Amino acid sequence: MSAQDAALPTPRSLARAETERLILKAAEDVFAEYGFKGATTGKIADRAGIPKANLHYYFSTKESLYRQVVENIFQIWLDAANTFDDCDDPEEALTRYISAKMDISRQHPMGSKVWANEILHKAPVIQDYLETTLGDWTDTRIAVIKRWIAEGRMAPIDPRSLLYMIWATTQHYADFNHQIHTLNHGAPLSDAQFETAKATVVAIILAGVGIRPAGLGKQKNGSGA
Amino acid sequence: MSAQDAALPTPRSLARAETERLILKAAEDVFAEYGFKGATTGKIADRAGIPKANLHYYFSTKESLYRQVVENIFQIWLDAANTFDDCDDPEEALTRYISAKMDISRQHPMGSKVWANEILHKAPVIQDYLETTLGDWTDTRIAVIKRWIAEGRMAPIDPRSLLYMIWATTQHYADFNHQIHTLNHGAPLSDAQFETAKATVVAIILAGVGIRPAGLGKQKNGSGA
DNA sequence: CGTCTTCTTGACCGTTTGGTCAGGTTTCGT
DNA sequence: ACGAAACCTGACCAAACGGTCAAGAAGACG
Repeated sequence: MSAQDAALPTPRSLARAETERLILKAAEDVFAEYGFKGATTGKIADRAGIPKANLHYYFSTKESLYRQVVENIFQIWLDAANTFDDCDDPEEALTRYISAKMDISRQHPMGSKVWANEILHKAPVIQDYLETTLGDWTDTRIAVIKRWIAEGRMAPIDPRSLLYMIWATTQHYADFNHQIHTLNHGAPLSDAQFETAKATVVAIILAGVGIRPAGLGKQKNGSGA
Repeated sequence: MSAQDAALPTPRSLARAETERLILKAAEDVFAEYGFKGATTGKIADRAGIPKANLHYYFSTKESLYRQVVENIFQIWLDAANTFDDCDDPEEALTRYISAKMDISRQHPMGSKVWANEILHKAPVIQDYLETTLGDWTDTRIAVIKRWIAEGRMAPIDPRSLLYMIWATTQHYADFNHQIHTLNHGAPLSDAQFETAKATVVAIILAGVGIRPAGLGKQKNGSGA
């Protein structure tokens, strides 16, 4: 029970980390659903199952809690961004990157919504990330795409517009999932429907930039459900 | 009920219409920037240049004002949607539709942001529009695309995923324009840059669904950035 | 000019919200 | 066991908000 505790976190700090994780999860959900202003510390505390005053013991202000949530999302996004660099083949790099971003939209829709909200409202909290980290990442990836084009491995499209298209499409499945659910007769996309969407996005992009011929993907064609 | 009474607006009713238009424009901007909760009737009144109490004389509640703004946007969106049906050639129909939606994003970014905010927060105000008008429009357009595919005029991609891709990409230029500006070194896209983006989106989509060969569009020739 | 309607506005009110605080309870090293 | 430190919480507060109201100002009409 206590043999290996010596070098490990104490039960106290473990409990603290667990409570913080609980609050952050609740905060992510509430901020995503109501926006920064619409979210109240009371609602977040309720969803976390603790009194409001206790929430303020762990996060002194609503804004610091929000910042923490946004930074977590950005980290997840950055991890996925690295899948772009895992290989130098445009077909595999784009396929992996699109797939990774689609998976994030499926598994972290709330985080994506918080991010969208932040940008929509002129990024009052994470403007510096946009200018530094995101700007640098974009510039280097554009250089890679330009090289692929120069090497004749892709059609000569505008790289920046391509990146925006990938971001927009993949995040759409998180940010607008309420609209997608509604148009799907009120039900969330099934796994099969989502895989169809993912394959279609990959197929259109790859064919669109001349890497693969059009319409040859794994077209099962069935919308299922 | 003499018909001429309604056809001849008095100076009084003209002034009224003008004031309402002023308030609606201010409301669109403020709702777009701060969201429904973040927007305050005081801010809207300030931007319209009138006292808050006067705003409430024209729009009794914040919610009725918001509803009016959202319905105006939806109407603009519907008008553009009809460009899809102007002809039966997939190349021209898709080109026109994408161009129309891109132009809306450029000319009505605030309206698009209000719409995005509404969907993001589960469409508390316009859920019925989603289920009826938008649902019907989507279904009929999917049928058209399926016919084009059956006739061999398009690659067999999933039509719904294609529509979502078009919506996502075109609206991205409005909803995320702050991010786009930031990545453009703080400046809005120039007309030339925007035309490049529009042409790239059209080229990738058309090549992606097998209508045009990849990379043959008007990329980077006439309109240098 | 008189009166009726429409419009304008500063002052005000009840409610909600982010955040505080004092006092209590649990945990932990010694 | 015991005191200190960490944790928990009901009650509270000042600020901000949506909306109201009464008292007027400005046209419209005869």
